[in-house]
Amino acid sequence: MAVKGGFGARNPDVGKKRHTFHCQSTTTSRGHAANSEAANMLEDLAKLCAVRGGDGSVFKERGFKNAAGVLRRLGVQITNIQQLKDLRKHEPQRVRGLGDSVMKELSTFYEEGRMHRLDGLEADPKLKCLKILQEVGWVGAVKAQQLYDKGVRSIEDLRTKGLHLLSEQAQICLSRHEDIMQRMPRSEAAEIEAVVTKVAQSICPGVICQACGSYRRGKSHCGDVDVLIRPPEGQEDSPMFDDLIKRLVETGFITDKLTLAGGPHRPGKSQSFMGICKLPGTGRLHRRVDIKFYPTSLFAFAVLYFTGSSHFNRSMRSFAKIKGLKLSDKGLCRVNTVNGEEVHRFPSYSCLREEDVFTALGLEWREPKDRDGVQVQAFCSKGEGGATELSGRVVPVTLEQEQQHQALLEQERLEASDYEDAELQQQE
DNA sequence: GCTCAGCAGTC
DNA sequence: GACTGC
DNA sequence: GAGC
Ligand SMILES: O=c1ccn([C@H]2C[C@H](O)[C@@H](COP(=O)(O)OP(=O)(O)OP(=O)(O)O)O2)c(=O)[nH]1
Ligand SMILES: [Mg+2]
Repeated sequence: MAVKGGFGARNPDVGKKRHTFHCQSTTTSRGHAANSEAANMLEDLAKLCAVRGGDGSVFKERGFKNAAGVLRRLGVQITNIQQLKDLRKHEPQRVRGLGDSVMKELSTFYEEGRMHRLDGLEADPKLKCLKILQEVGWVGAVKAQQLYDKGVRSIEDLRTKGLHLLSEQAQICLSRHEDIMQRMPRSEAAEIEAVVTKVAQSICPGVICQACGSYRRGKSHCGDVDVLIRPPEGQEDSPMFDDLIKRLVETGFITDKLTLAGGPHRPGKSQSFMGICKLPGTGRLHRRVDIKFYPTSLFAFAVLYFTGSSHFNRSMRSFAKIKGLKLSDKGLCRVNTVNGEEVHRFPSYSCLREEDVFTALGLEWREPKDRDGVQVQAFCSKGEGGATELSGRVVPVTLEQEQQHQALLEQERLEASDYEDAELQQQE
């Protein structure tokens, strides 16, 4: 646990102790919880960078988050900074992402148990306010600062004197704040998916509904429910979405609308609803729900996107980009660019299944559960060792490593062809 | 010094 | 075009 | 913030 206790509720799945493998006790040096204290502090640092906002804050946030993940995945308990310096020298791939700035924080952490940068930020009362305000949906770094400038310091202030300063969406999120800030157990996400499915089926029999996001990645708790819908097998499109939302509102399941995207049904186009729902009966909390509809030919790209994680998506899209492709929730297209700017987009590759998108990109299939930033337990089934070493060969664990790996292969391929394979090239 | 995903709604 | 969200 |  972080030295400072009071900084935010953490995702219960992160840094959670898994007892799947007996070989690892919680206190041994090679346990899954290795370096979790330092990692937690780096994550706090990441969060505070995001809260403070300003230029490049999102990249600083990811920089610290990534560093936390690197440390977690290391598989070895670090007890002093020299160990990391040695790794940087001899096995730099293993600590890729720990740059000068993070190393500086880590050295004071291993020497005195504190990160100076973090201490500074946590001591700032203004940042504490900004953080609380930003926990309300549609209140980001800029809006929070504006509110602060007008004397708003708390959720209560927001309710009593700040309502008129908020967008319609932010007002709704504020009105449900206490409910929707809580993550729900996955069983409840399943119940919500079931309600949407039931109503969807009644409108369009055979329609396929699937909860994606953190639910599909197997998380024990979910921040919201991300329901994806496609037409029945053998059918390309359906106009059911407008009716579905209408019915879910009528039945009282959907209590609030935040945004509707895509407008009324147009053949071949996706539609999406973002809002708040509540299961019937007493003792239920309001929950955030996202419902999306995609025609069948886009569905593979849509599930891939909607399953995430967001980090995984960014990573995969970067990978596509390097290959001259553009990946989105609606397709995978070859693009022509002139110094970074897109000048032509070809029609999308056709992918019927999620697997086909991986194949089209030359990537190995990854189970949804293995699409998180942190993958503590991957490839651990033999009961020993870390996640990266298997039968003497380095197995890529993160997409970044996979990227690096493939870049290397690509480079080798090109170099080889330079010298020998001019003929072979022509055949293709 | 440049890049970091790609898209959509609201204001 | 900036902000916010997925 | 990190990598190139
Ligand atoms: O910046 C983002 C945010 C989300 N997504 C995709 C991946 C993500 O998994 C899905 C659903 O978003 P959500 O915010 O619900 O994330 P989650 O992965 O489901 O986590 P949570 O449990 O917090 O809802 O949309 C992105 O591609 N980019
Ligand atoms: Mg979600």
